[in-house]
Amino acid sequence: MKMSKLFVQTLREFPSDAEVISHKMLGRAGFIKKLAPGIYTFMPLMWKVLKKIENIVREEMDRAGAQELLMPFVQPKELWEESGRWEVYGKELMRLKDRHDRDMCLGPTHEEIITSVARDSLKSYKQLPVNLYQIQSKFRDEIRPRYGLLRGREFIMKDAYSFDLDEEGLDKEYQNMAQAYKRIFERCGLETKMVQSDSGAIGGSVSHEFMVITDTDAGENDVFYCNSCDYSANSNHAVSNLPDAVIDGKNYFAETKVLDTPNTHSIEELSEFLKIPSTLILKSLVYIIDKKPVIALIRADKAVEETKLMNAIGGIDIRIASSAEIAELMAEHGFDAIPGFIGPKGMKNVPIIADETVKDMKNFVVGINETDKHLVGANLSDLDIENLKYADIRLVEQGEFCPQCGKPLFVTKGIEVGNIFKLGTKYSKPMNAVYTDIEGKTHPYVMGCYGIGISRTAAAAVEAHYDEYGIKWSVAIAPYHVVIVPVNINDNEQMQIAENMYQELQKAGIEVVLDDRDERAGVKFKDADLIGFPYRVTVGKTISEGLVEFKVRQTGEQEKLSPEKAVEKLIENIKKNL
RNA sequence: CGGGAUGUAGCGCAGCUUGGUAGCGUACUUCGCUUGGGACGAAGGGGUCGCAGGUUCAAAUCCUGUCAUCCCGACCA
Repeated sequence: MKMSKLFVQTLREFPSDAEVISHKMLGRAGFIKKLAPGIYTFMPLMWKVLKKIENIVREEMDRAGAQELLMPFVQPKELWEESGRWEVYGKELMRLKDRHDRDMCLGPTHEEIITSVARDSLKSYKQLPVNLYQIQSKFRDEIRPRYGLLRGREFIMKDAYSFDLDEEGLDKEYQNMAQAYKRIFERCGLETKMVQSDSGAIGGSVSHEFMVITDTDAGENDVFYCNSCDYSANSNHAVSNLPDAVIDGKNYFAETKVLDTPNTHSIEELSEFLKIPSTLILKSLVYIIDKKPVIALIRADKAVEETKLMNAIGGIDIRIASSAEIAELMAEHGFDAIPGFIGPKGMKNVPIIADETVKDMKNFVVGINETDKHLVGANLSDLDIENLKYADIRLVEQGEFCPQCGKPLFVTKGIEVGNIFKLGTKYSKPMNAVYTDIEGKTHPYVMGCYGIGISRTAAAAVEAHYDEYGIKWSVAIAPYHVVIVPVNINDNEQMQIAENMYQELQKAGIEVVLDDRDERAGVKFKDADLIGFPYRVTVGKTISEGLVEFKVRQTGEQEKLSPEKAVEKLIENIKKNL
């Protein structure tokens, strides 16, 4: 490709609406163009990158025994009603109506469709197991799209679905996919961590996420990991052992009684007022889960992990209650306490979820729904709560200990580029997707699903590999492998040599760009660095000695070689890294 | 949903306080000159100033409404 013909426009400045590195770089280097929030045109350079990632994914999925197909973007409401998700999926589902006023949606994921395809065709145990996948655009109307390609409303995804006879088959396929994913991300030049995670709206039991570890803001997830063993988990799923703490208040409170605690609106104020550690306070938080209030109880020095709390109730939407909603809840129970003095006592019309660690607390301090008062030296049995349930709803924090080996846990940011779920019969059962076994009995398929964000992977690669001058693509996913820069296109010798190398490399199957623009060398170098070609060959002043300059973008290393040697070396290096 | 900010040329911005029909940088076109890290000079093309009302002789500028975009937050009691 001649640079003069390449459809790309690099910018002098970063786009003003970009926050994270990948968004800034991809925008400035002319890879993407925004049409609407979270919706982008993939310009030719970007599209080349995406196709390369797709092909790596294809090769590895095929190698793992999966088969590619393509399902529709537009899906009818009926299938989503069968699975029960038409109501459940909420506003994130992009809905539309056809000319007959029938409800449709743009696919955010394809469990319903694939299950419907499978139940029509997979009738016999002889046909299983099967793993089917596709690569296409997905649509999710995110609350707040941001970070460029990292959280878009329209994005490219690979989704695969496996159908097995039983749990054992699923386990095997799950491992098979985990291995395939490792190879895929390695080939893309990305270091990933496979972490345990919550299975979220898609449902199911076991799931893992593949995280690209990054120190930038783009890492939206907290990942907890142990350096001494292989434990690692997303914050919505992580568990930990707590360090020792005072959780029995017997040395502070001789008896159970109501104390005046004026103006102690926060945990800090309360622990200061009573001169006790916050580990002796039971904190009561009001959440609204699927529009209904829920009270969460947790040791006051710890925080609630909202996804865990939501799952404990089986909800799909959670937020903390507003002060108006708390007032309403109080009034309904005949109290008028303000936040800071709320407690579980007497709250009969609302589910109460206590964190597991609350079981160990004794003689603690708790709000009793009277402003400026707390009950001290209390135990849960004193509070007479009928609607109480225990669950792990605690947010793990740095400084706590590994649940497997007891060593300290660490936290880091990660970008989720892939995930794998064991779905079990979550979809096959309600959608009556069954096979007939050898004895003529029917069983629902045991399913798994496996996703990779193709466009997000590309953005994560930029987050992982860049410098102040631009992107540093790894060879396997770079839009082109090498750029040849003749410093002065009016110099016949330079142009002749550059042109020859260009031809030679193309013959060898190398993807090469010849920067034939009548620009000063500085402009060409800046663009080459910004776009991030893995290799650059400069044909310039050293040509008098019969040499060209060979430079590696990722490492910065450079050397002078004859044009023939340079071509040879490029072919060798590039083939090795594909 | 709540709060804040911003909408002026492809991109980045000024002008608005104090109304007089639009400007800078970059990008684009042409010419000259230059050619190893975003040169220089000259001449050009490109904008119903987000949209709709209103005030006024006159509105990018003032008023009202509306739409859009970006950021933060969504209450840890």
